[in-house]
Amino acid sequence: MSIRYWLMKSEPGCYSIDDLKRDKKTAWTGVRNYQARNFMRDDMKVGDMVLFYHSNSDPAGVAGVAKVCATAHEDETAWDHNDDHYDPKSTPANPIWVNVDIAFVEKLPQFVSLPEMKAEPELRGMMVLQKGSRLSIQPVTAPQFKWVLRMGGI
DNA sequence: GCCAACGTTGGC
DNA sequence: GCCAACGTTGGC
Repeated sequence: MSIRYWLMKSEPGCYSIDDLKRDKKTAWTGVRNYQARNFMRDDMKVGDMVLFYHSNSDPAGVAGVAKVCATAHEDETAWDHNDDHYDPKSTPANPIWVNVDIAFVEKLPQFVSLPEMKAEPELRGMMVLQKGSRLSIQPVTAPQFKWVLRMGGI
């Protein structure tokens, strides 16, 4: 099975590409959406490549590249009462939420903004460009991934 | 800060 | 199982 490509959203005020660069890698905890969880649990494999997307920022867009460095495992923040993403439905005996780990690869020489991506005919159909696209983890095709990297100066 | 789009919850 | 109400996301 060849590697897959993904887009993962993060609010830079919460966790940015610079934070990932500093940390080298991070556990992608806190996802509380079943569709996004299922992508992590069922489809994401070590070596898969990730567009690191800054959402809710000015401008929003792709800031860097990461790769999956650990497959899905139990998201322990779900049963931490003090965590923002605490979910009483999930327990160690009956875990609901999982997370992958991702590692820093590089920061794009040029940030690729959402308006720039919308203007690219090659990227038409990309999930993040669709109206109302709120999913925080999205599949990306290989050509879309490569095109965004090219736009970002790689 | 506004608001449209979406997901989830809960009454029936 | 329907659907209204609500909370959240995220672009603008």
